[in-house]
Amino acid sequence: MSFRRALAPYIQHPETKIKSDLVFYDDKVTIIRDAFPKSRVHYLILPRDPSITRQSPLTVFDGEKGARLKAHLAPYVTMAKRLVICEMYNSVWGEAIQQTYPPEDDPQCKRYENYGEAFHSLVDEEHLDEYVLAGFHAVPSLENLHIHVLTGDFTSDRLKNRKHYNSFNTPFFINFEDLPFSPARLEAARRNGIDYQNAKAMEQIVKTTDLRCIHCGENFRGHFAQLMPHLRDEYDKRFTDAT
Amino acid sequence: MSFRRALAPYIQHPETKIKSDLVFYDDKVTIIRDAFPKSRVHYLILPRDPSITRQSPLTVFDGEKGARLKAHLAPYVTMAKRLVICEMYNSVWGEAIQQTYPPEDDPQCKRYENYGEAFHSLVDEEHLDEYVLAGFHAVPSLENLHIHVLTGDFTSDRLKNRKHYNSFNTPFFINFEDLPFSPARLEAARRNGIDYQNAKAMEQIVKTTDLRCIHCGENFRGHFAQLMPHLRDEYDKRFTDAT
DNA sequence: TATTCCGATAGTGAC
DNA sequence: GTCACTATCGGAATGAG
Ligand SMILES: Nc1ncnc2c1ncn2[C@@H]1O[C@H](COP(=O)(O)O)[C@@H](O)[C@H]1O
Ligand SMILES: Nc1ncnc2c1ncn2[C@@H]1O[C@H](COP(=O)(O)O)[C@@H](O)[C@H]1O
Ligand SMILES: [Zn+2]
Ligand SMILES: [Zn+2]
Repeated sequence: MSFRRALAPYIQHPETKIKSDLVFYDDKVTIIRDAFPKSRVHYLILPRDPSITRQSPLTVFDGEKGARLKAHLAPYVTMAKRLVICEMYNSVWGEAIQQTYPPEDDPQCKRYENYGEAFHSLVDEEHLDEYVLAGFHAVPSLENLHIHVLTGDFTSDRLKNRKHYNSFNTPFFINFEDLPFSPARLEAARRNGIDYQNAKAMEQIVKTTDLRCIHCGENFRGHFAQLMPHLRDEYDKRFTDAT
Repeated sequence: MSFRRALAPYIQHPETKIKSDLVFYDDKVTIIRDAFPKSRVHYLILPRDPSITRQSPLTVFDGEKGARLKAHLAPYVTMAKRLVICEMYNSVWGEAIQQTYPPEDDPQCKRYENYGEAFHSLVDEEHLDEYVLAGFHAVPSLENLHIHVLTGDFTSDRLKNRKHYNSFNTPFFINFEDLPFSPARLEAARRNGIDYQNAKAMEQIVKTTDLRCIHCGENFRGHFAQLMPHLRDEYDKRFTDAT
């Protein structure tokens, strides 16, 4: 089987998969941990419907059918983001507070809003909601439609090259919320030199765009090996030193 | 002592240098074998006059004084080219004819024109005169003025990267005959995107110009490792297989 | 722009 | 300029009965 179908088993037979990889599944989606996480927490949401799993993220939300699909998926995106925030919360403040999230009796974060002041004040203070990304790669390599949901630290040792970083921090990354792209939106992007219809060109963006720290804007150009420790510093400054 | 002055001993004390490096010297010039030859035969002509050895090839032939200098050097360039042709001749056809050039009683090739029909017919047939280059690097790294005189095969194992090759096969290489550059010539070059006054820009040319076989025009882009065996094939096709 | 391996290319500092 | 070191870049294979 080609590497491009590596995610297929997760939508076909999620029940057979290892529990540690599997975050959640029902008849509509499977949510897994990315096997090569590019940040501290990195999930993939896989819609299971065979009729949409081979479609492009650029067109799958077009039309009325697409709008319904987006509406159906939105709650899963919300759930995944909440779970990612919880994992982040646990790893940063978990030890101090003797409590892990989500609570055992709410594995899908349905009562997320009621996790209490202690939880939400820290989440709000650190803007964790904006710290979590949810979206698609403009040109996916794995063919089963998947939404990346991940933290914005990019300090994972699986993040190994410029393409990895830029695939989440350039227009190559398309926020779930921004889809579908209207013709006007596509035309505006094209005027900006970004042609979403041109896969080769989108790949060039990821390969050639300067490495720029998303936190402070510092430009590391092609120096990936220098960006990595800097991103760890940024993370420590924000979540380790401060606490 | 800085590496930039590596050639200085050859003009200051040529008599102390190893005989195998030293091709010729008198009170005006020293001619040596390049210590890192970029072709099968590669000489350097070093004018010994201390008042010109630090000058730039781009300006040293300017004015009346420069014209006189060029006229004084021209015979040495001719000699060096003849000696290079002789070495080339020996290595290609020497074994067959039981004779090496220059003859022992003419080490400076003064009677070159009289080397006979056998010699000159082969030299002419193979256009060896055009095969030998004589000129300067636009931005030399070693500070004592030196003229490169070398064969056009570029098959040496000292030729190790793109800059080496391009430094002899782009406008970075300036033929002795073409100097001095008139203001009009400089302006024409500038219109062609080549600014000889801008050292950084000239270095970029050498670093970024596509690797193109000078014999057949094939473009190897950045693939130095593929150009090398091709140049050996070109050499064999012209000088080994044919004979 | 899947990962992994590997080799070629490119940038740096010292001399 | 060379040399040694490191990092970046670039292609090929990846499965299978
Ligand atoms: N076998 C696998 N299981 C889970 N995730 C994977 C696997 N192979 C690759 N991935 C991840 O899937 C994502 C696919 O990327 P893309 O197709 O560019 O959206 C990447 O983030 C990979 O790390
Ligand atoms: N110590 C040396 N003795 C003789 N030739 C040298 C020495 N060091 C470098 N070279 C050659 O001198 C030339 C200087 O190149 P450039 O300054 O670019 O014209 C190159 O071809 C080198 O191979
Ligand atoms: Zn930063
Ligand atoms: Zn060729």
